[in-house]
Parts: sequence; C-alpha cells; structure tokens
Amino acid sequence: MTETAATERIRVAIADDQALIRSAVHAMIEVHDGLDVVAEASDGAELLELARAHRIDVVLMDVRMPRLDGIETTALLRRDHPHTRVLVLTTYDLDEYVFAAIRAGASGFLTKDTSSDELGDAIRSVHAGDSVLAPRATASLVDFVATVPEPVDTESLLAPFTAREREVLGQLVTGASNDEIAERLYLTGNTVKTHVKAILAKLDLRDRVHVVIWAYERGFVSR
Amino acid sequence: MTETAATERIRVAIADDQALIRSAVHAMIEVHDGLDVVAEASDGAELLELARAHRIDVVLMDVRMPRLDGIETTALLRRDHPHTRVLVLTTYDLDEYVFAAIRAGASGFLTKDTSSDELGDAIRSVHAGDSVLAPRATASLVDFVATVPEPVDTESLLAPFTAREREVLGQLVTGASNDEIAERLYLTGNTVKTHVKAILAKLDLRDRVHVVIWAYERGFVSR
DNA sequence: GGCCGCCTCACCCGATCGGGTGAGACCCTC
DNA sequence: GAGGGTCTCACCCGATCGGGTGAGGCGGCC
Repeated sequence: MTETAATERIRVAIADDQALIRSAVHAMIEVHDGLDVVAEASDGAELLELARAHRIDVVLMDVRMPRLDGIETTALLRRDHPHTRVLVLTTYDLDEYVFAAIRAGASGFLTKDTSSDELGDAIRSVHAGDSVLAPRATASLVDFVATVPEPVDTESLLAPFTAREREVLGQLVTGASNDEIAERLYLTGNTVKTHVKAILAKLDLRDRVHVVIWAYERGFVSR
Repeated sequence: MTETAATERIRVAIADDQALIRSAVHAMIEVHDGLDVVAEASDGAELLELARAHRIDVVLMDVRMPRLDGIETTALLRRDHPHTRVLVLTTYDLDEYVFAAIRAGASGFLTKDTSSDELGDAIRSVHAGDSVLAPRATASLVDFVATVPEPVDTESLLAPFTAREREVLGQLVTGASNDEIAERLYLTGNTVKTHVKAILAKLDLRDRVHVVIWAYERGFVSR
C-alpha cells in the first residue's frame, strides 16, 4: 500500500470526438514525465473497446460524444475496470454534469481550459486515489451538501419507545400489517395492536400511514 | 457585480484557542498583499463579539474551541453576518467535521499544514464566493455524492396514471384518509375509493401504506 | 355512429384498523 | 412488600379500508 506510485508510469487514455482536442490534450500530457498516452478514442464505445485491450490508469473523458456519452461510458468503464480512474473534461464547467459524472464514478471534473501543469497534477492525483474538482464544481458540491438534511440521531427519535415498541415500529415502517408483525415477532395479533396503539399515542399520530411518513420525514428510515 | 475585488483589502479574523497557532497563522497572512488581520479570538463567543464590532470578510476558524466550537460559531456567524465567509482550519483533516462545517455554512475546509501561499489563495477564493476544500475533504464529498440516490424523473413515475389519479396520489402520500381526499378534491368518498383502487392496482400494492413507502423509496416525495 | 378511456358515483361485503378497557406476569425500585 | 413500568393477551365496538361490480356521462378517435 505504501508503494511509491511516482516511480510507475501512468497510462492515460483520451476520449473526445474532436480530433483537434485530442491532439491538444495529448500534447499537454506528453510534456509531463511519467505520463504516457496509450489510447485515443473518438467516442465512448471505442474507448470501452480500447480499455479491454490496454491497461488504462486514467481516462480524460469528454462529456458530449456520439454513440455513448462520457457519463454512461464512465459508468460502464468503472464497472468493468474499477482500477481505471476517470477525469471528466468539459468545455465549460456546466455543473449539470458534475453530479451525474460523480455518480457514474468519475474521480475528477475539470474544464478544458485547465493548464498543462494542473492537468498533469490532476492526473497524478486521481491515479493516487484523490478527487480533483474545478473550483466551480467544488462550489456546486458544497452547496449541495449544505442543503442535504443532516442525518438525525436515531437514538433521540426512539427515546420515548420501549424495546418492544421499537421492534414493532421497525416492522410498521416496512408496511407490515398487524398480522404480519405478529407473525414476525412471535406475538398475538392482540399484543401487536397494543404496541401499535402505544406508538400512535406517543407520536400523537392517527394511523400507521402517518407513522411511515413520520419515519421518512425524520430520516429514521431513508432510501 | 463585475467589480474588481482584487483592489479591495480583505479583512481577516482568526479564531483559535491556542495563542501560538493564532500568531503563526497571523504571520502567514500578513505577508500577503491585500490581506489584513483585523481581529483575533480565542473562542467562538469572543469571535461573535468581535464580529459585531468589526467588518470581517473572512474568518479562519478552528474547530475545537472552548465555550463555542467552530461549527456552532460558523452557523451563528453566518446567520447574523451572511457576508462573512468562513474558512475552517483543522489540525488534521478529520473529515468527521467536513460535513458539519459545510452545513453550518463554511466556504472552505483546510488543514493547518497548508502553506502560506495556499492559505492566501484560499482566503481570496472564498472571499470571491468560491469554495476551497482540502483534497481529502474533496474526496469525502465526492464519495458522499456518489452514494446519494439520484433524483428520479417524476414524469416517468407518474406515466401510468391519469390526471385525476395523480391528484389522489398526491393526497395519499400526505397521509390523507379517503374522506379527507374527497373533501379536498370535491369528490364523493365513493369516487375517491375508485381512484385509490386504481392506483393500488397499477402499482400492484396492497394498501395506502405501501403507496407512501413507494413514493418515498422512489424519491417521488422527499423530505 | 360506435368504440374506448376517463371521471364520476353507488352499493355490498369482508378484512383491517384504531380506541377503550381490563388483566395477569414479570422485574426493578423505593 | 408495595408500587410502577413493561410485556403479554383478551374482548368489544365503530370506523376505515380494499375488492368486486355496475352504470351514467363525456370526450376523442376510427
């Protein structure tokens, strides 16, 4: 794990439908020691073929490409070659793609006006396992995280409930009927009803539907 | 909007309970043109007092401080002085604090071993409205975003439903009873039941509880 | 015109649910 | 040992729900 990756050469591939961009990027990379461009593809499908033939460490991926776009290509590539890192390059930092790219498994998101040195550093970073984002992209992520509801403390939500009630509650939020709960917890239907009534009273809710809503709204369960 | 912020001097405050750290950070900032340290605080409460007296553009905030920690201080500060940006500095990049800091309204998250130049750049960046994250913090955010379920296309979820059914569905997921739905949509209870039955049939679900679960699980509704 | 989908409403039935009350057994604490 | 909380179960009642069936009106489409 503590191997000095700096001594290994990094095998880079370029995927972009514009030949001019490919050669420009190619030139930007070749000036760096330790970086080799081993493949160039004009669309995603072609890149996937090349990935089967060559070992690729880092792909510089355009988003807009015919046949298979950069996002889908990233997802497929990462599925079949988890070792290969993807650095997405866009013409402008259209942050509409940032989230899709990251979800697809991209390690970085930069604009094409990135300097040669920054690009070289970025390639080395993502190859080392770090993530690299353009400032605008970073801001998007920060904004996003700031709006995401914070995870709640489950224990405080469950505080008013007894052990048995928590078990019943756990079943309730799955949509189980009283009979199903009884079966799963080895209880009588009557007993389950008692616990359900206690839960409804403690939460001051009308019926099990509202219990489910309560659970999702409070983040007690989440998808 | 297109004013050249570079010509304005940036007023910086430092909040850290260790005097040695404060003076070291102070020294790192003063070497930069355009950056002035206008306040130093040894805890969050002190910083908040100083913020009422001075105009502060950027705060370099330690996380661990007595009385009021950096996270809570950030939240309070941002609430009362939205103009003031917060750059959180931690001893090690304990990413347990990254999300809390961002949620509290921090614009940046760096470790204290950041170089003087990087720190100066970071201060200028956050003052300009960008976000700055340490590489490790960036990786945390990227990992987080990658695990967040993607927002679903509502239209495709609603595809099988008629206009009226969608309205009833919208009421269903709020936990409304058939009578409440009837009241709100100016329908008979019998008619509502017909629509509910149609919805259950199309989703192949047993009862309204499962409809609510379906809605949350698919992201049709979210908190 | 005829067909079909949608919306509306009605009635019936059995199942499920929620509310109320009571009670026995157990365990822990004062 | 008296009291309180928990867990278990029982019975009753009325409300709600889901399933089945039928039917009239309306609008669009072939």
